[in-house]
Amino acid sequence: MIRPISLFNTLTRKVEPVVPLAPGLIKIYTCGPTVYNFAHIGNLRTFLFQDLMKRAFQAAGYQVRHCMNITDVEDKIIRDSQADLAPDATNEARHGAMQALTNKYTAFFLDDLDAMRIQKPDEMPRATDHIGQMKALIQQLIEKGLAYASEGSVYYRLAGFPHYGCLAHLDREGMQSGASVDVDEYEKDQAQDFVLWKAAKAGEPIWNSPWGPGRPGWHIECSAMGMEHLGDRIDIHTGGVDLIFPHHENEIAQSEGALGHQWVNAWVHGEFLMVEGEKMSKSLGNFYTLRDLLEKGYDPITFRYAIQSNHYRKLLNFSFEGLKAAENSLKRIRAFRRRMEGDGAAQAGGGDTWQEAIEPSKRLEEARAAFWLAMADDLNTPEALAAIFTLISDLNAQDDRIALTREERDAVLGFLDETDSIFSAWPHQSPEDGHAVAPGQILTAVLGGVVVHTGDVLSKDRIEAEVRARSAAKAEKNWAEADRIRDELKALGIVLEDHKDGTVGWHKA
RNA sequence: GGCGCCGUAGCCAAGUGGUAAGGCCGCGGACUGCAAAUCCGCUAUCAUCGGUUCGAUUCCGAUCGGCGCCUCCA
Repeated sequence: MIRPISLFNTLTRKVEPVVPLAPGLIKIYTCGPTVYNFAHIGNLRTFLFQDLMKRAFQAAGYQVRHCMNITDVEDKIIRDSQADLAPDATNEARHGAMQALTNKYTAFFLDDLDAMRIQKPDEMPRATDHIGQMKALIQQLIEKGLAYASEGSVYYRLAGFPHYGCLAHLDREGMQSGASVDVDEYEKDQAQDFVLWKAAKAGEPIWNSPWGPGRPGWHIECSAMGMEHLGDRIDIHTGGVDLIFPHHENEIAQSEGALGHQWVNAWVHGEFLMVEGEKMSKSLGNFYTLRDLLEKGYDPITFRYAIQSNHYRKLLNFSFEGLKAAENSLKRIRAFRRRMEGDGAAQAGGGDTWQEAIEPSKRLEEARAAFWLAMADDLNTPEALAAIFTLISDLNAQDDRIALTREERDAVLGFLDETDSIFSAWPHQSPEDGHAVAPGQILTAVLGGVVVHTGDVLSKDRIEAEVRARSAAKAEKNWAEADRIRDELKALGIVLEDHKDGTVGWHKA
């Protein structure tokens, strides 16, 4: 079964059904990171949105082919990687220095993706591995009269592409008045013509080309890699809203100029993250990285949830209160999951006010329908999550009165798995893989060897021995000792729950 | 100058032309040795002012306030 999904297409400015070019297969291209520094949480928001979208298609029954490029040659990369080199350094040395920098930050970026459980794209092409394709594409554009060489650089001839502006909905007049176009670049035919190939400058790594030594312009990279890996027509191209103009506009000009037909069906853009009401940017220096959040004791999955519980097209003001709220919301979902994994006898609450009985299986199907209705409507995650929370409230109440059957519990768990395949924040956790480790250990693992906190490793046996000791103390009404043990475990990240039937449950905080 | 977005309870946040989902926090109660979890109950008139309408938070206009793009940027 394949569920239809609609998305807001920047091209048409409407929410419209995504009709795959090939039945059941969605091809997605994503503008990836420029690897010259750690990604900040604003960057991460965009990658989380893309992961959510991709997982939603997968959960809806589609196959997804996802390509995300790594931009590893670009102005800032060159600036940061070449600073320590002698003026007469060889081209090999310059390339080597650039690669050392980009390899380092690519590795950190991949760590971030792992920590947030962002699925690795099927392909992650590097720009420097596609210089040949870029040159070929530029050559094609020159042959079609859409580009021209000038003083060792090559520029796109905007006058030759009347559709320019269709994505950003900018017209020529609008762009001209008030826009700060660099009019000093006299070697261009038109001030707005953008560069495809940049002539070599002193102190920069270079490649040879038919137009002289130089390096590719930023925009051509994505066109070349996207066409190379996903072909002449792709379903969805994503990025942050800031890329709409000029980057994506230029991609359209390049790719469609060369192809002679539409390249991308739907352009889907994620909104920005703000911090304290201000736009976050590297130049303003007000940015947090995932590591900053870890140091403050937050799990990357909490961040994931905080981002994904907001709609991707709404400006989101990041705050630590918000993260805290996300953490607490997740606790509720995870507690419900544990409850459904149990048999129902242990955790019934004390409420005895009888309400109208509900049919769990019927409620479950209502929740599933509501969840998918919301997701299919431009990934309305707040509403989709509301469907889950409503189900949780209803079934908790029901389970307090008449325990759900094993079959009903399993059906609910199936729904939790289904939704978790998208949100990836409330998976089944067995004591062996998640619980028996103090928080510090988890952080250490997440950081890929960079120690932020240290913590004791608690084995499952050790925890259960402590729990038995506490139960013994309780039996003797030695409350002080019982509480001491409970507090001690809590300090190590293990939370105990006394059940009604006398058993004791425990889980990671 | 051009294009566009947003303003819903203490905080976050859906939504609809017919009197407001959900989450967090808080309060009262139940359950509990105490907690934790859970349950029951409580907490908004949707920026302001006009207009259209039998009826608007939802449509239109204006105003105020916040923001984005037009330049490298997720």
